[in-house]
Amino acid sequence: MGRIPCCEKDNVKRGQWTPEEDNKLASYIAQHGTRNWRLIPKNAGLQRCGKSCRLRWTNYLRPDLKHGEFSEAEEQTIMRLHAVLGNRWSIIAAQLPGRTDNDVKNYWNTKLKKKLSGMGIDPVTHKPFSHLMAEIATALPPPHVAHLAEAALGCFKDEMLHLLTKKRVDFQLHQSSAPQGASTSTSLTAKSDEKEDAVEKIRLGLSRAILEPDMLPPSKPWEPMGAPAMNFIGACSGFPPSAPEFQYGHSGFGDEGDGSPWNPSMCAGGACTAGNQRGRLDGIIEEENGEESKGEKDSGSGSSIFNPDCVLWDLPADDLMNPIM
DNA sequence: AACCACGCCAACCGCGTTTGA
DNA sequence: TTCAAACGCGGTTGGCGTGGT
Repeated sequence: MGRIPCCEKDNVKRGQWTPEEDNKLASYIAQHGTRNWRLIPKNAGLQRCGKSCRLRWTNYLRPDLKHGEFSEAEEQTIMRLHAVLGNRWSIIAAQLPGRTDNDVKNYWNTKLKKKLSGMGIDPVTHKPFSHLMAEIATALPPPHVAHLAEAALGCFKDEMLHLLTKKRVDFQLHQSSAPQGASTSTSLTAKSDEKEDAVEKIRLGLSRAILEPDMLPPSKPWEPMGAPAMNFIGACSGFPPSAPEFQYGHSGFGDEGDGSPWNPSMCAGGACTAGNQRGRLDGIIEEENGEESKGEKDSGSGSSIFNPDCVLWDLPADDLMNPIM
């Protein structure tokens, strides 16, 4: 049984809303509320689908919406909640007054995902790429492990090359005190060398992660609490930080410590007790943590891997964390 | 000046869930 | 209890603006 459309598609206007339409919708809702979205366009004199009206109202016209840039605190909140909740945008948005799920989703997809990738962190699991590879490696039988580095390179190569070489090399070359009149071909050669170098570093790092699984730390290195752990690829001295107040987005992340109310301890380990989290959040986080404790399923748990002394793929974390967007 | 590539974001689409007759 | 209608959510798309060549 097919689902019937929510409205007559032939008779409805689509695409961008005009200010006149916005006015009609807003004034109608101000008078009558949002009881029945199917009737609203008819009664308001709009040739729009009720669903389209609802979206326009909830994502744009609602008077309590914020329309400006996301603040540092909001950004931190999104990243930390995403580490716990995944793509549950409506729940994440509910913790950010004035932001819609669409706002949060767009912000995540266009900004935050890239930031994390640029730091060598998988935006899905919130783990370092290198650690993910090592986890996979330890789970595979030896004959398959041998090919993992190549496969991983295939997966991550494009993005990592983009992040590690193109933008950064461009930046560095512009910043460098290259002698006046350095030829374009010199620049290109430098770029090419850097790229090859980065590929080789990634290759080495992954190979080591695979060949030396015993270097894996006994506990999750990204958890704020726990024994100091060596990064299995490179030195990670002084990690994790002794104090739990570190921020998700370290200094290289573009923040200077904004005093976000969210504290990693809220979602570290099995206890996520954020007192200021509202609505469905508490239950959901408990649910997530329960699943994690049962099946060792990773739910992010704070993603506290941002130590400038950490080295991913033999690249200093400082490099990875430099703003590149 | 023209073209192209890319990023951003508003809007759409389809599916799962909830509601109410 | 069942089922159609409405609602809500997350993924995807398309258009616009901007910067680079």
